[in-house]
Amino acid sequence: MAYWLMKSEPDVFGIDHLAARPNQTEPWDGVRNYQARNMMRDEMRVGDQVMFYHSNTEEPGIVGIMEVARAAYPDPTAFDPEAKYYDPKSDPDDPRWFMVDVRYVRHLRRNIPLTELKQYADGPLAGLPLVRKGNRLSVLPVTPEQWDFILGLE
DNA sequence: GCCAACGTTGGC
DNA sequence: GCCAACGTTGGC
Repeated sequence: MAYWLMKSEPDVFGIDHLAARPNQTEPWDGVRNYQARNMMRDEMRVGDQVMFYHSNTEEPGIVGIMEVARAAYPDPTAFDPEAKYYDPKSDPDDPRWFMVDVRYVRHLRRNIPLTELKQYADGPLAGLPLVRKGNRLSVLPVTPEQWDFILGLE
């Protein structure tokens, strides 16, 4: 089993939205970055654990845990001209964009803000893309050691 | 709202 | 294949 972190803007879709969904499960659609797609499509497995990160908000940080509920399948919003993430170059016969389904596991007992995580950028969290300046990747791998360390901050 | 960092596009 | 222009992300 592998560990991941995925970002979302809580004003658009936050962890409380996920927890309120039927089966507490939701397709993680709209990823339009090749590196993020490749990880979802090629590496994510059902049961993988994922940290839910709130970006573009008052206090960005990790707020909870979810898990992969369904492995990668084509993202239908890419085919829908009405959808925000429509991509006319994604051919239904050869889809360009993929998504996984995620299921809510739990909130953290407290949110762990990015500012706090950055304190360990040269130590236990060295190599975690999240704490590197200018990182924009919305799906990123977390090592077991990083995972345990972060949850130890909870 | 600003802007640095980064990814993508498209002309050449 | 290069790289300038552009659009987006996301912290602050």
